Amino acid sequence: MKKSSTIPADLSARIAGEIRDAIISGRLIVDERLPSEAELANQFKVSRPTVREALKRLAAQSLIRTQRGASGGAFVNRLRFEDAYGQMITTSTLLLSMNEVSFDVACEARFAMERACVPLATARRDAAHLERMRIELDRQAQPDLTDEDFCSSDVAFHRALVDGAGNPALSYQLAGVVEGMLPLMNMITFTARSRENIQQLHGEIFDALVRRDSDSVTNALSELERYTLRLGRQVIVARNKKSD
Amino acid sequence: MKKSSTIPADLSARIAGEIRDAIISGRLIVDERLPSEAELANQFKVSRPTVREALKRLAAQSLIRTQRGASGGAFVNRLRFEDAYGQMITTSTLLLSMNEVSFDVACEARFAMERACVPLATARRDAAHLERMRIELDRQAQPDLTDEDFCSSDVAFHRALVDGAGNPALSYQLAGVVEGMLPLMNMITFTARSRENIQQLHGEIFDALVRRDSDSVTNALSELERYTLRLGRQVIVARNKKSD
DNA sequence: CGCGGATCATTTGTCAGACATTTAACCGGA
DNA sequence: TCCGGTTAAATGTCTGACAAATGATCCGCG
Repeated sequence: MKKSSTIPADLSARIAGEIRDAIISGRLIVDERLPSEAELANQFKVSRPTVREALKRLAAQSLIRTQRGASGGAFVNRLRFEDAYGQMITTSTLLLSMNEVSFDVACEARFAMERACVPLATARRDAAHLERMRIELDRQAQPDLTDEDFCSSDVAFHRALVDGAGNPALSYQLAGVVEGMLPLMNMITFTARSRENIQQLHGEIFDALVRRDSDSVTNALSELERYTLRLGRQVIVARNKKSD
Repeated sequence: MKKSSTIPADLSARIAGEIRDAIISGRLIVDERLPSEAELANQFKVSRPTVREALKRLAAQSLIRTQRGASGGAFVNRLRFEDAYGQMITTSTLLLSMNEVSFDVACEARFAMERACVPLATARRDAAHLERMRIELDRQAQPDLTDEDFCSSDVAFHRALVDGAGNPALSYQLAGVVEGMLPLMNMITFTARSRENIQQLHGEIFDALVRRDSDSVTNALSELERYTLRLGRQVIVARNKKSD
């Protein structure tokens, strides 16, 4: 546990860092109440606004929650997966949309991780997962579905597949991929894609999952990866042509 | 893109949310300068400290950076993988250490994701990756290595394996697993583990990677998973006995 | 005319104090 | 005993001010 010794010129950043370290190292335990803002200001020899800025930084990371009123204050937050999902998705989306990650790289990462869920999902998927997937298959078959709705159904379908693995840590990790990357990939490919192709592959995945046939699910996913990759490249080529 | 319509009683949280939405939706582009704090305070009809709290929230997520002086201000940050690593690791660590994630679940998730990197790593690993792994293998063979150093070498070894896949998006996702979960798992098992066993499996992984033998790497990883799982359960049983 | 240094304006960082709002706990009366 | 008002503590917000950093500007000198 090294301390962050990197000249943090900012007082509020430094204070936030110290409290964060205390939480991570376990010196502050879950649901423990931090000293009041006034006390913290005294302890750190800074003003209350500075302390507040530090606390807001921690609140933005869901490390603490605050409560008003008597016996209120800042409490160490028990971090839940749901809290972390939002941040995960935001970060993944931004990384993809403004970093120099190519479509190919994102596609490869997404399907590699999705395939990692397959063996567990085939073993553990229950009726509820299959039902969720069936509902989305039906939605995707409706011809008057908007592109946006088709995309969100796509997300829900893959989400169900991932959740079928029955491992919350895996679901958390995949949240960034499925709900961050997948929508962006859809935004790129939706002009060129064939819903029929995608539906058919989704159908294969579903059927194989029903049969608990791990290899077939993996193959269908790989097929979907190849198709998505082809679409992405096609769109990018078209763009380059237009910009000539 | 729905707006967050969930009664965020907090002014600074609401303002941070609005700016965040603007960044994610692309209305604010990378390196664009936000209005000064005073202007933002006017626009949102709040005071400057409130605006500052909102900006600190965004800074905590690396969405903006600030600069002092004339022509300074808050700028939309180009999110880099390195910036996101830290948060990813913090979050993974906390999720594991204070949430109700069992050792088994964490172990399963970690190895599932690590195996997902294997096909790519066997295809793309270069001399530098192998060299990094060889160095760590040598370190791990030193009998006078402290437990802490052995653990950090373990992390570096698996890190090299993951990076061998040559996919930054995958490396980013795995950072949370390898640098967050692995150390915690080591903290649990280090009392019971046999370095010889681990070294041997690491050796198998390395050799198979040299031969570009994907299946053997996967098998060795699965073997390591079984061993780790056994250790974890053993430690937990021992704990329960002691607490009787 | 060119250039270097002093000055200035702008912007974030920090502080002090005040008031508003929320909430739990306390206390007194029916 | 229970109910309701009062009170105190804590966060949320505002005002105003000064410090510090930093780029731009201007002036004087060679």
